[in-house]
Amino acid sequence: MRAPKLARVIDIHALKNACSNCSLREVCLPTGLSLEEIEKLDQMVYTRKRVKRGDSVYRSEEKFGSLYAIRSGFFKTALVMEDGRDQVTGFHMAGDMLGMDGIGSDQHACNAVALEDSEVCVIPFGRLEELSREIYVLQQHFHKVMSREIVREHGVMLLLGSMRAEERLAAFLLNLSQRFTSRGYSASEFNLRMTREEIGSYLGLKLETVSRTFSKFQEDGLIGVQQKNIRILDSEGLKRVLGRDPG
Amino acid sequence: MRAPKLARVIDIHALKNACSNCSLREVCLPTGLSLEEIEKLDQMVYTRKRVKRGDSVYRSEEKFGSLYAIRSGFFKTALVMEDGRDQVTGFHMAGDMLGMDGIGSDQHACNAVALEDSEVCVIPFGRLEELSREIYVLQQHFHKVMSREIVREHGVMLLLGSMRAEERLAAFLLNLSQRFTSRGYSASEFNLRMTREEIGSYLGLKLETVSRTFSKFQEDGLIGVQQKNIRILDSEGLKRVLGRDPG
DNA sequence: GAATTGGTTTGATCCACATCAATATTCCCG
DNA sequence: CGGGAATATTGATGTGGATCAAACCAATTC
Repeated sequence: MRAPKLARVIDIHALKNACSNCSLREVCLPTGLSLEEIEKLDQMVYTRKRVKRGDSVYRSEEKFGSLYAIRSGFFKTALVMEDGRDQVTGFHMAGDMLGMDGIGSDQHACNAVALEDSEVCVIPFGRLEELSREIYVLQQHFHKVMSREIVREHGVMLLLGSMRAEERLAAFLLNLSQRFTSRGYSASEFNLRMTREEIGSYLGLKLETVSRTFSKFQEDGLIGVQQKNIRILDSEGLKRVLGRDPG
Repeated sequence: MRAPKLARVIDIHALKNACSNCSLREVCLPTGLSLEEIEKLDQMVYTRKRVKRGDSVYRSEEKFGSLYAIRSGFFKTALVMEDGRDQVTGFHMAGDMLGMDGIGSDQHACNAVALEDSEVCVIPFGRLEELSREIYVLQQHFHKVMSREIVREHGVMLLLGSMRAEERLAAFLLNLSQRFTSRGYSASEFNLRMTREEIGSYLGLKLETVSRTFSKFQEDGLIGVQQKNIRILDSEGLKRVLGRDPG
C-alpha cells in the first residue's frame, strides 16, 4: 500500500522539482548522501522560481528568508550607493548559490539581477539550518560554499586593489572560461551575458577601457571578440598577461 | 563528591581560558546560551595562543583546522601574488573571527599577521561544527558571522571599485572609528596599528597617496594626524567627503 | 647621544585610465 | 521590416594618483 504511493510522490518531484533528479547535483549539493537524505533535501527545496531577464531574485534591504540555487541562467549581484554609482560584486551561473549576504543582518545587502531568463531553486534558510543539523555532510558542504564565497571575494579585492586594467580583464576572462569548463561548456568560446559597463563595474574600470582592452587582446592574438561573443585563442598568453610587470 | 570537583575545574577555566568569563562574549558568541551550553563552549575553546607582533596565526596554503577568535590585539589578513605584490584583505580586532577562508578548500587562502602582540582563542573547526549541530543559537550565530564577512568584503569591493582616494580614506577612518566605539574605545581618538603602506594596500592606493590624503584632511580640519595617532575632529565632515562628487 | 633602521611627509613629474565626443552596430518592439 | 534605443567601438584630450626622489621623524640599539 505505502510503497507505490511513496514512489508516486517521488516521481512527481522527479519530474519537476527534485534535487535527486537535478543535473547540477554535484555542483550545488554534497556528494555521498543516502537516498533517504536526498529525499529530505527534495522536501527542503519545494519551490522553483523563474526570473525573467532584468528582474531581481531579491533586492537590497529586502527581508532575508531564503537562499537561491541557480538552476539555469545568469545573474549579477550589485550594490548601489546613494548617489547612484553602483558596484557589481559578482556574476553567477548555474550551480552557484545566491543570497548568503542576507543571513548576517536578516536583510539582503545587494540586488541579484538576472542577465538572462533564469530559474532558481528556493531554499528556505530555516529549513537548510534544520537539515544541516541532521545531515553532517550537508552542514559541511554549506560551510564550504560560504567559505568559498569569502575566498572568491578576496580574489576580487586582489584584482581591484593591485592589478592594472589588462591584468584585470585577463583574470576575468580566464575565470569565466574556467567556470564554463567546469560546467561542461566550451572553455574557448562563449557568449558574455553582461554589458561592457557591467564588466567595467565589476573590474573597477570604465566601459571604454574594457572595450579598448578587448580590442588590444584581439590585436595581440589572444582572443577573438565579436560584441558579446568571445573566443579564447591563446589562454597561455592571457595567463602571461596576468602577473607580468608593466612593460 | 562531584560537585566541588566540577566547580574546581570551572574555576581554573574561568581564570585563564573560559568563554564564560570572557569580556568579549557578546561580540564573539551568541547571547542567550544556557549555563550548560556555555560550559560546552568552554570545552570547545581549549587553547589560547599568544601571537607576537609580526608573527602569523596561519599562512596561505597551510592546512586548515581551526578558526581563531581574537581575544586581544590587532591583525591584518593579506594575499601575496607570485610576483610579490600583496593585497591586504582586512584588519581585524578583538572579537573578530579569523580563518574562515580556510574552510572551503581545507587550506588557508591568506596570511593572518599580528600587527601588535596579540592573543587568539583556538577553535577547532570540527568541534565547532559538532557543537553547532547541538546548539541552535550557536549554529545561527556562526552563519551570521560568516555572512557578515561576505558583506564586509562587498563593502571593500565597492570602495576599491567605485571610490576616489579621499572617499576611500574617509570610509576607512569612519569604519575604524565605528569599530573602536563598539568595543568601548574612543570614537574620536585612536592609534593606527598599521603602516601607511598597509593602509594603502588595503585601499588600493600607494602609501604616498595615503599620507597626502591624511595631510589634506588635516588641512581641512577634519582630522588631526600625528604619525599613528589619529583624532577625528569632524566626523560629519568625513561623512560628507564620502559620497559627494569630485568637485 | 650618535648611528642605524623603519616609517612618514612632501615635492616634481609622469602615465594609465577617465572623460568627452562621435560613429557604428545590434537589439527589439511595434 | 523599419526606426529608435541600447550597446560597442574608437579617437582626442584631461587628470588623479603613481612614481621617483629627497628630507624628516621616531624608536631602538650600542
